[in-house]
Amino acid sequence: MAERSTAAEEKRRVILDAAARVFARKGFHTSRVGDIAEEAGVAHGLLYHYFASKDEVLETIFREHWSSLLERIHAVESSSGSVEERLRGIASVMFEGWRREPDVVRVVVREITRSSEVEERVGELVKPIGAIRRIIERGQEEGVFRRDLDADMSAIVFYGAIDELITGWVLGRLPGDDDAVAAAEHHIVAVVTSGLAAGGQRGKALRADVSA
Amino acid sequence: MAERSTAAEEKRRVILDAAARVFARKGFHTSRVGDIAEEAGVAHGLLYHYFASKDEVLETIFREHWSSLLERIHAVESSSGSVEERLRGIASVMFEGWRREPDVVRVVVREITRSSEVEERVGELVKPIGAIRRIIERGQEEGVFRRDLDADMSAIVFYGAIDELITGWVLGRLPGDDDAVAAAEHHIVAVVTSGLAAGGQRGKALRADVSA
Amino acid sequence: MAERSTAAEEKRRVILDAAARVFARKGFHTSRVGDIAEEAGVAHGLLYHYFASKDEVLETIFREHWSSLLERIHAVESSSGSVEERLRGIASVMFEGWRREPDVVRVVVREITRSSEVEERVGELVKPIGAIRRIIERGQEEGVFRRDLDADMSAIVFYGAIDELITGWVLGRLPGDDDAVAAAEHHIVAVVTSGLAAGGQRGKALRADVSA
Amino acid sequence: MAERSTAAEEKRRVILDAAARVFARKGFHTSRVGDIAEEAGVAHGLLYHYFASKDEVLETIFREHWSSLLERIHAVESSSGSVEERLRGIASVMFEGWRREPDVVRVVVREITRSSEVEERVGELVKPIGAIRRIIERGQEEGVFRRDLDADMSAIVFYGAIDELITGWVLGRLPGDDDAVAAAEHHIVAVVTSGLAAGGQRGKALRADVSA
DNA sequence: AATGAATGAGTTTTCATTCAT
DNA sequence: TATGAATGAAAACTCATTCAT
Repeated sequence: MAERSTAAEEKRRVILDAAARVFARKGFHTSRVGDIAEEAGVAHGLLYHYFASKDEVLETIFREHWSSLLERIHAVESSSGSVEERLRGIASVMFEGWRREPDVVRVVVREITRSSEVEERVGELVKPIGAIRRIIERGQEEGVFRRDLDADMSAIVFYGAIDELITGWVLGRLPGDDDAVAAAEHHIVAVVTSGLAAGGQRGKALRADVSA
Repeated sequence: MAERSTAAEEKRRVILDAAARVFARKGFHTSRVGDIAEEAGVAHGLLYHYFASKDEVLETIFREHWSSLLERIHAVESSSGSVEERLRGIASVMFEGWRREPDVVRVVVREITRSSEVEERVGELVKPIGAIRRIIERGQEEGVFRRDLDADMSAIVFYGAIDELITGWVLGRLPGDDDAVAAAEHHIVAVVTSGLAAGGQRGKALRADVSA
Repeated sequence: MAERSTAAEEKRRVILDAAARVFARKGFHTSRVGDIAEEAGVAHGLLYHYFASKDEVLETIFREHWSSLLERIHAVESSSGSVEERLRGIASVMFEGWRREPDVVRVVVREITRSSEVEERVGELVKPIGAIRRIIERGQEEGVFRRDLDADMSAIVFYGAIDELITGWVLGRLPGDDDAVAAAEHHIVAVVTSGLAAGGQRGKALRADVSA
Repeated sequence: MAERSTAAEEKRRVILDAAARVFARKGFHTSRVGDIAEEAGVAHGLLYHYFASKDEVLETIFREHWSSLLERIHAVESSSGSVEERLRGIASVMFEGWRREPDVVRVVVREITRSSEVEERVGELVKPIGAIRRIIERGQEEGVFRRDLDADMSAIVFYGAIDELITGWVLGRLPGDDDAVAAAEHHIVAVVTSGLAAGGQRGKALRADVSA
């Protein structure tokens, strides 16, 4: 019976993965249930044994990815590193999702605002941004980050940068190999913390000098 | 006859504006042609007098907005201000689009990857990012911006931040009033140029110190 | 006022001729009212000043051609030539229609069974066949034609041969130039009266010999 | 599984037969997909399970009928009978189609020029006429048929006569019962081979006289 | 579990016809 | 007369979902 349920679980996974690939390729609305079934190598009727509807398939992909993402984000948030390390950790978590399950990320990125009810998802989106905001606020409290800038808006900037990089990879506009992802991780934190200004670069050095 | 053609132009506009509102409200795929017609107060058949298809309506909205946006972006790019002023100008142009035609921006932001063939649009997306990249490169040449960071990636970060702010307004997650928009404009340039680091804020001062 | 009405008549003709060309090219159902108007160089609304409907246009083309055709067929029927000459006359009348107004003939041939009510037209079709039948019956009475064959069926054979030849020209399967048409005229009468049998050819010669 | 596929085949047939009846009754353009479905006793969506479009249904009817017709025509062509017998065989094959599947023949006859691209069909029409032409040419070579008449044109006359008789039955202008069809078969060959001329009837006798 | 035939609501699109100008 | 914008009925086609096997 456990074996049974495992076999069923596997078939469910097969359909889910197939759906992620198809949605990633054609978008949710343009994908037909038959496309998913074909990609999964099953009859389209079978999909309704495992899911109530096409919508539920998207919801499931979204939920599974999103919850594990949030978990890892919260782990980073409550880790003991410096605020800078923690920001890098957030980017790392999100980029890692991309490297491991590019199709799923592609779908989540592209369909986030469309997956049935926008409002529900908006609440969800707030979560990673909230984590980023809290890290930044902590940084401000610690005196590491400037206090004249709104933490929420800064969090949006950081998250937006991550999102755009992933979108770049998703759309194939940007090379998304491991090296590029690692570079992006470094880059995004560097820009957001120290800024582009030539002085910002020196900022670190100066502090380093001081510590020396 | 000129009167006639003007009246026709106006009706075309009425339909286009109605479509923008409807698409903004329900998304492209969920909007029916009849919804657009109803919103415009015309029979649905009339839509086909002015446009070849529902798709063409979206394309038209997209094209009209995008081309005027690009024009203004290029004007900023070739203006005489400092690189920092020009970056602020880019953000200003994009935010202004939001304030003036929120529905259109909403549609463009949400449906960009759907507006027909992703590939074509990707090429389009490169354009504003390219303008930003060139401004940053100029900044690097002038010694105002650090040279150890890739200009292209930095441009993506900047553009992504803008995009996420607009998305925040679009989805109602963020207050989008005039003050908030003005603050965002200041904010985004501050973060990207000087960074969040407490030292970054004093970037200019530091340089002044050094030169002293 | 007469001038007015003449100008109106001309415009009506222009539309009718345009319609014949368009119907001939694309078939009745596949032709749009706009196609006819475009071909005629007028706005499509004008068509409704001269005709009640698209159907009426076809009816008019049909009626005009058909009535003049029937007139000429009846003239041939009541002429004083031999039965053979009269059969040739019938073929000549129909082929002449083709040479003079190929578009109209094409339409009549292709749409005859479809022009609104089939039943009405069937009655019409009987007319030329009836004329042919009467000529053949006369031939049988005169002893020129064999009596063991049903006159009505023979008339159908003769008419069908004419129809198929015109169809061949209409569909471009057969050269339809003046020489070909003249040859066809000779041919069809030869086959139907004397037959293909080698003896049939001699039949004429024999009779000729006898009369000599 | 074989049972399944057979059931599917049968349903396909049901739809095809229903379509033939509907097209025969109302014509292709005037028939709605819903009419076919209703006639077949299925939901209209099912039609698209078996055929790509309404057009494809017509194409299929046409192709199925036409290919079996051509097969039988070619069998007659290469049979060992006299040329006269073979001409009678051709007529017989075509008339038999009418007796067995009047609806299908009705559709093929009425919609032949519409079944998609005229050009393609013209090529098809040439085939039976070509077979007839070859039989006539053989007759000319054998000295059974006169050589002063063009074989191709004679074939058109013969085919046109057949076509018109079928059309007469299709349109209900002519009784189409078994006896009438048998009579027509005899009739058409008699006219085309021996002609209507009173002398033609004696063609054989005349030749006998001469040889005597 | 699995299949795929069957359903039918829903959508886009077409186009003959009307009508204000 | 003439135009072409405006209408809306009608039709083809799609596809998520159901269900008999």
